[in-house]
Amino acid sequence: MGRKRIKPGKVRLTEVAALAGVSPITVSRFFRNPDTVSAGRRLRIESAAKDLGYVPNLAARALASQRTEVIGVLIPSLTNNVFSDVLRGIYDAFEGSRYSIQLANTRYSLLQEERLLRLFVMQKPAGLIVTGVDQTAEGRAIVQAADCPVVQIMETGPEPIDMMIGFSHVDACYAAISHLLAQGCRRIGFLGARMDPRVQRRLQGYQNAMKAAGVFDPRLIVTTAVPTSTTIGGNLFSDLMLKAPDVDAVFCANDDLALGVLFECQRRHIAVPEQIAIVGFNDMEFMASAVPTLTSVRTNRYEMGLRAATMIMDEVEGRPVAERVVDLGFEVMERQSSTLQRAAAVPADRASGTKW
Amino acid sequence: MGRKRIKPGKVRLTEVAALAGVSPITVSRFFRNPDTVSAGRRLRIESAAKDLGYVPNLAARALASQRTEVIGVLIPSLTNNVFSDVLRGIYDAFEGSRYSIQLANTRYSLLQEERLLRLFVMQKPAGLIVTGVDQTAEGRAIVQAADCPVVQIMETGPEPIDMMIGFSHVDACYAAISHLLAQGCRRIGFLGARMDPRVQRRLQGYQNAMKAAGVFDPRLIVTTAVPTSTTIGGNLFSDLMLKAPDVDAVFCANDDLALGVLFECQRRHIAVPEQIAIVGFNDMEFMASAVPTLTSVRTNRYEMGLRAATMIMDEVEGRPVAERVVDLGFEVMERQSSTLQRAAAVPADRASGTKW
DNA sequence: CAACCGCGTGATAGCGCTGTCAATATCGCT
DNA sequence: AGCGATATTGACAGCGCTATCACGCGGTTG
Repeated sequence: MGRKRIKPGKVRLTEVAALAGVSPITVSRFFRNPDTVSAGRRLRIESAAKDLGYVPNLAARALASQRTEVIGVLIPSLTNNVFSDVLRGIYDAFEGSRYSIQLANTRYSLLQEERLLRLFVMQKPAGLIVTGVDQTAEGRAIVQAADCPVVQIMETGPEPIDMMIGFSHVDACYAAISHLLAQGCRRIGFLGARMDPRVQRRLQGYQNAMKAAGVFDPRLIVTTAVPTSTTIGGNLFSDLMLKAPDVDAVFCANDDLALGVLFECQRRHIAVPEQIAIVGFNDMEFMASAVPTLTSVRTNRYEMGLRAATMIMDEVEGRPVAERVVDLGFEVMERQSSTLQRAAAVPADRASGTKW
Repeated sequence: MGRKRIKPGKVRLTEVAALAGVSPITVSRFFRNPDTVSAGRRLRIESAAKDLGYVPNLAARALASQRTEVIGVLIPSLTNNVFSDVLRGIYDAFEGSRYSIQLANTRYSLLQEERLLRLFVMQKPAGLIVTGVDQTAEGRAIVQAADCPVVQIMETGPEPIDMMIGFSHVDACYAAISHLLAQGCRRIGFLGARMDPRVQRRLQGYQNAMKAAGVFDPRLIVTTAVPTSTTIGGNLFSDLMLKAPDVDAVFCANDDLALGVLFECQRRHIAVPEQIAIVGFNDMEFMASAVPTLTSVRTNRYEMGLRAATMIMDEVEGRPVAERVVDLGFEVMERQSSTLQRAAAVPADRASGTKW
């Protein structure tokens, strides 16, 4: 026959109900929505629960109600601090709500992502936040099966799974390169690490801008599959100097690389921006305090996380979400590292700090 | 009476069992431990599950088995990239295992920590990883009630809740200051931000070392409750220069501050290390590539996360954990920013890169 | 004054899975 | 062949909670 009898010390809804002199279902209602219970019983239940040290069993709740209050979040890297800002936004938004977050790390692998999505779906999450737009067909199918609100973050693109919030990496990089061109730079190098889909799209933006200006040269592109770091930034710059000693500017696909380039320039006694201009991407906090201050493309990562989370909650709780695809834009933060005295050969139609 | 009849499309263990021609419990066994099922049935079940698109229901599993495979992780900040290394270790260790991680953010608030612990306990986690040793009595009680392995990380201290892995922040800072003293520095400033418990202990180590050398001066200490950042590093250094213009070295409670100090020195044309030596804490990646390279105290954060996770798994799976309290030590990475030509007045008994 | 509504409450019947123990099949060995 | 030991399988009874429907009650409506 069945299992061992009930442990004596265990406190269930039933025990609380008995002590409070109400039915278990009323206690259940009290915990989910206190307002639906009359004031008198509310007090009795409250004190009974406290006396017994009652702790709701989430598994039982999830099984009976066929849903959970877990939000699954999938990001490709924990090391890349770009994501920590997004996460902060997400965590801040869910702060104090009844939802809890389950964070998983795809390591930039689509297969890993599939595996994790499958795992999430088993938990019947209330919502899902995934990074990027490059899910496999299988991955999309799994998400669809979850039958819950989904937000894709970090970039915008066609065919959202459900909702989407981000910006165009192609346009953002195009704008950064345009700024350098406007400063009179012509031999603009591109440094990229990891080369994940979003960095690829930045490279695309670079190519578009360089070709449009008629100054594209593949030798100016130096990339590596290795994850980004300050050291790698210095190394890539050294490689670039070998391939194209005449560079007058460097666009770095992210800020760590830019900092590495700055250090390498200091090491080589190359004047920034006089001899070489530097532009980064993401506008990390340190960019504005470096010497010289470093130009970067600001992306609204915190807001992205915050709004993604809000979109999920609105959708779950039945509030209509007006904008299901949000482009947060970006801003080229022009600083000393790319501000040149020399006459701009390209019209400087993109003024300082232009919002796109 | 009860609820609506079963949805027709739903795939449960029972459906898979029927199609495979076995009993539900056998299917259950197959999913938890395929080896306990004979090869013939294994194949039949596998194909049946695939045909039906069966997805196990984790809530039901958790309810029936009275446990989950969720590991709760509590960290105080998502922005402070000290934790991203620890997290990477944790995620790497659980990678491919059956456990999944639930990460929560206490924001350096003990009350918040309590709330989150309470939330975790409702899920009956398989294990818990918490940051620091300063839980409230209430918090400790909640954790104890969870009745699962617990590892405290980031520092060592007396009275572990269960297991513990970290290092002594007092000793680590003491060693860093000793290094500066050995270089002949006497007016050593202390810069600290956020001032969480671990930074407080670093300050303690600083005071111990300075007093032991007879050179303690409270005017050399500049701190703020604001979270750490490069900009704050510059600001704190400026404050320090006002309070004590004769400083010959700065110890920064973390590396962001140190970078900010370096930039501020560049701005003020103060030679590092000739006029002022700089030492940071944590040994972030960029410290070794700065110009000059920056001395820091390396802490083994990745290993800490990895081993904390391993300890949890060992404990859960019944493998005895030999070392329940692990001191990972630290290493003073002596670099250009604190290496002085001038004669050392204090015996340099702590050679370069000494492991403690 | 009957019909109707909405609120607060309760009884019932599962949600989908697994722990426990029993039953059966298989095997090695004397 | 006979025996116990071992592997494999199954029956049963919940795990603790909530969806659903039913009911009683006071007040509103035509």
